[in-house]
Amino acid sequence: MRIGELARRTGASVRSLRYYEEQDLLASTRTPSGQRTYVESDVDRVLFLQRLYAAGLTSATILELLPCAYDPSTRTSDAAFDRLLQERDRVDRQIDDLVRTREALDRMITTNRAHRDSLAVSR
Amino acid sequence: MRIGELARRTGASVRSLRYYEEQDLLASTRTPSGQRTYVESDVDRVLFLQRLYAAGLTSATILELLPCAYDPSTRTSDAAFDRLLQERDRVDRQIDDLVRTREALDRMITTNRAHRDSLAVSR
DNA sequence: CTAAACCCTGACACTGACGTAAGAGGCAAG
DNA sequence: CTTGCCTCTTACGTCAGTGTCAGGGTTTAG
Repeated sequence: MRIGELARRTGASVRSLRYYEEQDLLASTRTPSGQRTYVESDVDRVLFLQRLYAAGLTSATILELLPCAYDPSTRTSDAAFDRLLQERDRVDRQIDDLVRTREALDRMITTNRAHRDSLAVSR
Repeated sequence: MRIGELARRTGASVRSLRYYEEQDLLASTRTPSGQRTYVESDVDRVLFLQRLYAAGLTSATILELLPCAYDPSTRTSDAAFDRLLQERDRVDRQIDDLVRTREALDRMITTNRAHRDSLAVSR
């Protein structure tokens, strides 16, 4: 599959896919004329990359822990594994933080709705 | 209280506090010589701003829904309230997404730990 | 053969919340 | 008074992922 199809199937832009390759996060084979070619499993790989990007990981961090995702059978380096644990904890804290933020927003919504309702009645 | 103390008490940088003011998110009174002065409640306000920034809101968005936070007694505009609902939903989706990411990371951790343990035994 | 749609590299633009540095003034303590 | 620390404004720098444009080949359908 060529880059355009991979883009359509993952929702990533063509630009992003080339960027991922530049960051060594996504490999492609080239046709004789130089066009990138991808295999089926690259769809999942890109979706995985997007998931990590969305969670706030940087290219460098993703690169570091990729061996844990795609080569767990050989013993991955301690550094990679440490990074993995570390990022899991970061995501964990981020979730806690967001939950508290959601609670704060919910309280605001409740308060405002109360005021809006009471004013609606009085008009 | 002057800007340095507010910074220390909130964990925000002095630069950030000036930036918040520039974005109309934080007000200050000035001494005759032009130095910013803050009141106690500004500590909470800054903490609240930081919370929203951490949740991925932009300055413009925060500005839009601030009336809901600090002036719920008067009927806040529909636009502000809509924004509030919208951002709550966004945070909600973000949490769901992060939870799935955490699950993925947890699976990776489990898989890798298994491999690491088995190799540790065989050495 | 040709048009349309696709792909290539290279490079600059952008966004947004800050960092940071320069040059200058303000303020409390010794 | 002065030393040291705080604060002021102005303004340019940064980072990271991505948009976008230019100029040029490639592939495919008709």
